[in-house]
Amino acid sequence: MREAATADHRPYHHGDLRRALIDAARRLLENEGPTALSLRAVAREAGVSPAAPYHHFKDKGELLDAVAHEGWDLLNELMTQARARQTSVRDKLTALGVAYVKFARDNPALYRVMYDCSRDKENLPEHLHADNDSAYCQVRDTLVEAGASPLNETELELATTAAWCAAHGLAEMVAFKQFDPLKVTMGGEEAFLRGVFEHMGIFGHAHRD
Amino acid sequence: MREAATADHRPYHHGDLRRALIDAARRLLENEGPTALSLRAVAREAGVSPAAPYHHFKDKGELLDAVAHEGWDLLNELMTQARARQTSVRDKLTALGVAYVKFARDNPALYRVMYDCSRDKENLPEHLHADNDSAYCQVRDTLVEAGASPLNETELELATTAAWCAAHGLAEMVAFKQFDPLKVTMGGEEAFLRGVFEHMGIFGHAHRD
DNA sequence: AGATGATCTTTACGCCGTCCAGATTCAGAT
DNA sequence: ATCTGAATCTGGACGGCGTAAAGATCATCT
Repeated sequence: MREAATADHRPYHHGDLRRALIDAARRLLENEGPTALSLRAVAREAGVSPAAPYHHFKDKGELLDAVAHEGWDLLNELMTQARARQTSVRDKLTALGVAYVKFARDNPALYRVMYDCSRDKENLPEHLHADNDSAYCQVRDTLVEAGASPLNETELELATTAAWCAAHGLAEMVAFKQFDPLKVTMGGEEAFLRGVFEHMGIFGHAHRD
Repeated sequence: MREAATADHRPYHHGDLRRALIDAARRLLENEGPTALSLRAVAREAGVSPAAPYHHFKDKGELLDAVAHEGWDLLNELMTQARARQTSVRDKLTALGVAYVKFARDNPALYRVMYDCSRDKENLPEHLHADNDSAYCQVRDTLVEAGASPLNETELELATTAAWCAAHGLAEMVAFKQFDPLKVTMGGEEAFLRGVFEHMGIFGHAHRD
């Protein structure tokens, strides 16, 4: 009678419905786009009544928060990998930026949710500044490593913020195809990304020598 | 019997309902926030039945498009003024960037609508690249004026795009208060903005000498 | 076995975007 | 001055949404 979870565990009626709801939401987000992401549709996708999610999330916003959190985790992971693949500090910075933008391009709807969730809050999610392997901290640490100028605390945060803003701006443009013609003109995405980053003088300053 | 329009014209039943709807939408956006911006609420605010807007806009999206268009016009105007107040090319660039970000800070909901409208289209609104006094063209023209390096066409668009992305990224952070603590630490917004822009090396490169 | 509390369903409410059938009002021809 | 046709607005309806409340179901503890 219980076909949902072939897992060995299935602790309650459904078997970790919370997990199933988050997955359903991400599936909908990928396949149908952000406008299709209604709480009812998520419940439907998970094979459960429209009110069931309320036993695991206070409201729709909390479900989206959970989805966003997984988005950040995924982004952190990708940036960690990208950074690890480089040796020079300069390449690490560029790789971080490119990884960030490519994540947004590959998961535009998820990327939007990640920011929309914190939109009406005071700041970005706490874990961004707290967790050590967070995207933000990775950029900051790599900037420290670069350590061109003697950076005090404020100056360091400022540089990180600048990098963050630059990447975010480019990410949105790429994710939502708002400058595609130029990308085509330059004969490819990689060239386009590096070109923009060079002009921003933060992630890729390959033209500085 | 007709109290809506004291104007001399009032061509039809209501007297330019289209205009009234756009104004109502902007009023709601300012006062109640973006979540309160429903088509029904706009009709209510304009004192008209929920179906009336459909005689002036194909659907909700088209109303938002109109609102967005006015947003771009306003932004263009502010940037024109900011640019005109400066003499040196370097100051013009910085002024453009600061004006852009301050617009987003002062009209966060409108700013969001401006981008959301083009979100599911192929590119940014046409007039951004076409109209001569558009924000985009102003940045590009000022970059030409600066003309440090001999820029070919592609390189120029690239630089403009980079500036645009940088400004957009910072604008979102400021509009949605996502880096407020740092702003406070630096003792004010102006210092914060200029600080970030300096690091981005596009709008304000005052540290280059 | 029976009680307890967590989990899920059913039902319901008000709001949403949108469509449709009429009522109203305007512009122009007669 | 009146008729006609088109543009504009109203009222009501439909399905979908987020969410709350009440009842049914089921795992666990005693």
